[in-house]
Amino acid sequence: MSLSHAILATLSNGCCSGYDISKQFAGSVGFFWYATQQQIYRELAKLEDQGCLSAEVIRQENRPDKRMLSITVVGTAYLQEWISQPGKVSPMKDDLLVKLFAGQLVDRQIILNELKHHRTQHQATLNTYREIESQVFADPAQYNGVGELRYLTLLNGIGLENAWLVWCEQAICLMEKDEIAS
Amino acid sequence: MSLSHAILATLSNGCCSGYDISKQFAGSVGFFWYATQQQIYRELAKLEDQGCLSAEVIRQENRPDKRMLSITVVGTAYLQEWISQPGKVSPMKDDLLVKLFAGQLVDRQIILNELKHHRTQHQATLNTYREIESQVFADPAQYNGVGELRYLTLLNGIGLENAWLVWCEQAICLMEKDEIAS
DNA sequence: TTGACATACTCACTTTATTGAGTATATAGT
DNA sequence: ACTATATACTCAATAAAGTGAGTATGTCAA
Repeated sequence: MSLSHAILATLSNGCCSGYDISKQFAGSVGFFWYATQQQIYRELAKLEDQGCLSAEVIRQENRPDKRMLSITVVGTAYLQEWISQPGKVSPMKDDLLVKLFAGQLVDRQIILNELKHHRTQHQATLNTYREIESQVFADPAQYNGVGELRYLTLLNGIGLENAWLVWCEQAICLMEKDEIAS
Repeated sequence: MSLSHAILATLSNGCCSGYDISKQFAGSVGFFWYATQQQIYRELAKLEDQGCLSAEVIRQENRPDKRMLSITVVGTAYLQEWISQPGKVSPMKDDLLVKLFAGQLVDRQIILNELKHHRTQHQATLNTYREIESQVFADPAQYNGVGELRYLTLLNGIGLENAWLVWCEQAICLMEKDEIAS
């Protein structure tokens, strides 16, 4: 499974607390690998057992103490191993399409509303991505090395969200046309 | 969860055996909701317990007997209920992007090969979709009602696979350019 | 007659994921 | 004083998914 890899991947950026990781899962890695806080802490415990990461308690005065986590040599090797193995395209699982598949069972208006709702969500995500693009990756000279790969993940997000958006428009258009026709 | 919904959705097309459903999961619904045979049979048992579907044993002479499954009123209501509830955009989980995220840990060539591998896979899937499009949805007059919604799911697949393909090209191009430059 | 497929379904084990709390400390606003 | 929010982490129960193998029947072709 890949939650462990996603966690180690964020840790390979630099050490941080479990809490920080869960924050990052709501921001960067989270865009392509969703996980809850509980899942992350559980996985962190496992990874620590396996020696993939080490922890050091940091005393803080103005807030709760934290455990600073850092990836170990074992952890890095484990990650590298995984990255180097050829992988398959991740299987897709999408509720909305299942709904459409059996959409004839409900009123067309319900499907239409659902499509519009999704359009709004994809538009919002796309906007977020575009904002990150203009703020973080504005200067092409800046993102060499690590940044370039990060930029590619962003471009992927932009491309896919855009495809979703285009499709939503298309679908809404088709559904509305029929609504009037009937 | 949605495996139960995906199963009921395929059954809403007409009754068939568990085996048939698992075949469909490798062909149509499977494009947007992957599941193994074992998962399907387990879920079918659960759905039967809940009264969402009923079974009738069909004796066959030239092959093993089968249990013909059909969706019940309860099952249909359950499906309709689920479809009618507004849902969130399905969270994404993609290995490749996690790999890119920590891609600086391995040789660039490994990433490049992985990207090329994915390009091939997405190209193949896109070809499959295009073929279905030309064979099943060739005539616009034919797919009214149910077929129209089905066509939308296909269009979604085509749009997304295309976006993936475009992105793969872009990514490969960028990685190769840097390869030469360094 | 052996071996590869296709149909049809089952069992058992393990890993992951989800849900919903609960604990504790500190900051900042009303 | 009360409330909300942010940091930081833990526990426990259940649901769902993934894994790998196994059973049984019959077709067809080399």
